[in-house]
Amino acid sequence: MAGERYNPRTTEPKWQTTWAENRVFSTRNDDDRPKYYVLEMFPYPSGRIHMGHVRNYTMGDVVARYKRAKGFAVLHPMGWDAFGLPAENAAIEKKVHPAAWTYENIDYMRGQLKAMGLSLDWEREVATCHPDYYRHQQKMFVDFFEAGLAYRRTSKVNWDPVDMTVLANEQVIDGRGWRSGALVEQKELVQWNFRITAFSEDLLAALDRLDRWPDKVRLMQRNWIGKSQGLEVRFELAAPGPNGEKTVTVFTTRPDTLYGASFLALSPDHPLAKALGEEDAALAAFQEKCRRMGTSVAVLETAEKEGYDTGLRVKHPFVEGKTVPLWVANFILMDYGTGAIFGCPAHDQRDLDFARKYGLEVTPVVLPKDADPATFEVGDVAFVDDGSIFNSEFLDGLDVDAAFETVSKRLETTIVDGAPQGLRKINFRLRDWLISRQRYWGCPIPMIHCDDCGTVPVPVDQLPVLLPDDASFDKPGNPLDHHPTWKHVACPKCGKPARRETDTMDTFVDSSWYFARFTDPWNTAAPTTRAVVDRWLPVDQYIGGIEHAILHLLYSRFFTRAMKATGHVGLDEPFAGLFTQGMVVHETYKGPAGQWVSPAEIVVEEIDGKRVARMKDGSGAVEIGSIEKMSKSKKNTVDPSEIIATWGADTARWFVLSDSPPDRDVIWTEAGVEGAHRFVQRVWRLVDEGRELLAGASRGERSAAALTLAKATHKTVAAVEDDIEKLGFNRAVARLYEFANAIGRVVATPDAVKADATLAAALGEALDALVRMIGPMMPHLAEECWSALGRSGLVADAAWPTVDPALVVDDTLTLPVQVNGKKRAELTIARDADEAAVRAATLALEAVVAALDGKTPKKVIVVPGRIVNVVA
RNA sequence: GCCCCAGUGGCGAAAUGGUAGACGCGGCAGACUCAAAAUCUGUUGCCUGCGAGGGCGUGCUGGUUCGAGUCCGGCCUGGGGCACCA
Repeated sequence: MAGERYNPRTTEPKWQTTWAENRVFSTRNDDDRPKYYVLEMFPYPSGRIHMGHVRNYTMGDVVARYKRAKGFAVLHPMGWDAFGLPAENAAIEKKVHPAAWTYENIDYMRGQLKAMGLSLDWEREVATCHPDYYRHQQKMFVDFFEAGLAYRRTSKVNWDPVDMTVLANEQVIDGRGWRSGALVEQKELVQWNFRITAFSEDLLAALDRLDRWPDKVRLMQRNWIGKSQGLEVRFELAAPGPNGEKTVTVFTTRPDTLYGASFLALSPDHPLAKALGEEDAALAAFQEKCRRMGTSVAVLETAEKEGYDTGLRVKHPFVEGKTVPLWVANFILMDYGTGAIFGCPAHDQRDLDFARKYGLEVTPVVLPKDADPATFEVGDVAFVDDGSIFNSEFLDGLDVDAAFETVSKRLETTIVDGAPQGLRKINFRLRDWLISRQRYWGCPIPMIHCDDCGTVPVPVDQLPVLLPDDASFDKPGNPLDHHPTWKHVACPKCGKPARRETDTMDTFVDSSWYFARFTDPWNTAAPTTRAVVDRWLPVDQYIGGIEHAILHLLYSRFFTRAMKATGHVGLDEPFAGLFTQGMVVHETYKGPAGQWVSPAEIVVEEIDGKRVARMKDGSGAVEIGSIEKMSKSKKNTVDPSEIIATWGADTARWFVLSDSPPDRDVIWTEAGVEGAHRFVQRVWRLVDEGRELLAGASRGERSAAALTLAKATHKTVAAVEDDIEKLGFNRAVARLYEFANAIGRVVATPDAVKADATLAAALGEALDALVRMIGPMMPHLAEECWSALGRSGLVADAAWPTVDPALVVDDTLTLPVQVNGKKRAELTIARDADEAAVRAATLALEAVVAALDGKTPKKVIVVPGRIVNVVA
């Protein structure tokens, strides 16, 4: 058998079958070893897995298999985030039913994942589009409704007036519907929301305790929740508004700059703005224009700042007789604060841009340190930092914080129109979670609207509310709404004819509790089984894309709290450890007709040193676009099945682990896959050749060569262990390359091994450790090697190698020696040498003497075990 | 526009404030071979020098420090998120 190449095509399916037949990765809920829950973000069943999945699931699998080897009861499940827009698009474009399309995709992708050799417990698989899953979600919706955590309110949507449908933000391109090309309008609908803001303070405070989350994610969430302390200020209108309004309330975090106020601005949706619009055709036209921008904040805030002067004026709270104009402006959001602001152009960039455009006054009131009040001016850059207040009468000389206090106190005690003019307020940027979607392929919201009884939950014994199979997708609008019979039901309270809610839930709801469902997916009576879910949760290591840093993770944190409030779990935080992998990015390509085309459809050539692309089918030139995250919509994806078919899963796994640091983006390129495969073959060869040399092995006083190899083994195990614990897979891979090189040097001298029984023993130990260490990364190869070494059982069940601490430290170490911060020499000295000895040895070095050139060193800095720096 | 992150050889990258470039890919040279593939060995940041060596170098710029890729300020470029893509 010796000398044969390792053949993944036959070996990988063999071990996958062995694992499955022996249910090696089936996790028992009554396993009483310490638990470890590893979870990767489950995929949307788009049709095929992509390299991002390969990267994500390989990382999770390394952790899962490593923790198994460390003796934990590991839970490592997989499922499908199966509701969503693409299925409905497929229904419209390809005339396939969303369910058929989705389940077909799931079957195909399950096969792809199985070919990767992941240590997943497939017995726990769930699909969120299956009634066995969503019935429990409906139950929880009802529980949330009854707990006051779900409610209806009016919100705006992107409305396509031609397709008569609500558009997602990504379906609005340059203000037009992606299919119809019609100008998108804002439309107000009464929709369901989850009261995430009930937990604003707690979601913020608890971030401090998530110490195994990346700082950047916690910071992003902190900013998203956006707690700010400010003041609501009621400005008096100089003359009453159309409905007798006497004041306008603004929220500000900078009351200290009130003397710099040069205008007030209302959101186009502000009640006063709406009232004014009814009497002023020009204002109404302006508001209409704002409504055509769609609902996306990114679009609103990047749009040219525009405003409309209502002609009304408001009184300055402190300056007797001074009034400022009241504008309506397109960049004021109705959802934040009170939907109205006062503009202080000198100290806010947006206000400044607006003021410059419309020629409004710019009065600086905060003076930068060291600036001269007589000459300080604000040009095109607002001054937003701390300073001392000036131009502000009773506030002059105060710093920003003190002025905030002084203004607040004064306005709190000033009575305007029967109420205090100022009110301190803690404001959150976080808004309630709008979950209503006017779509078919989602979890039906289990509510019934009755003319007499109002909005009534579907009784629990009537759940699930199933989606009708016979929906039609060729008509505009929501298929559930225009289905001939589905929505007509009897009111559960009074029995009279009533209507089902036809909205379905945001798919983020589906993914906000799947981690809990995995703990006992067999429970048909309830979403969770408390004893089980409370044992497994929180997820010890959650791994997924950074693109989910805010929404998915924040929604899941909310949902867990809401589940706790309704008795479904016993904890607040679902994910104790979080790792956000970088994305797999790829060039994008646009075909001759301007359409996105996939890398598989094109050929890239180098002509005169320039990369040029064209369509494979000869239909024309292809424009090479920017490198972007792989996405279905941009078609810049690569099919991993091809890689696996050619090189094997272990090669693909090894490649995605070794290529880049896991939290950084990786640009997919096929270069390097061959290198990974060479290492697969190299490991096999080392084991294959090495095992022939182990016959005479015996332990005892190690020869020098044996000691060198043994030290390499134990140092490598210690380092790889440390790297995997920190998810530094690329470093672990580098260590294993070095280790393989060390083993290779020994295997290359078979006569020396045969003549040295302790070296043979060290070689045996090294090969054993190598196989155990590659087990989590290249599990099929590891099993084959394990078997070739004559070991019984599976390496998947074997323990992680133990480290002998005595073999990890060396007796001597080599310190770099710097003179004035520049490296001039090296000093090799006993590990336990004290500082005086190191200093003496350093100053005796020839290179140091030469560099000092007779001068006496000012000081010698000795950092134990690290460096010596001689300062001359 | 706002929030967050990243930038190091030809390429992917490594480096608790302590020898910048470990490890891999690619390249070059050599060994083995009739030859090729595979494999193995050596070499490979830039400039300079016959050489020992010396100088420069982590996007740009300024600072803190005995010492900065790492910390701080200001920029540039690229990426992620912005609430209906998932």
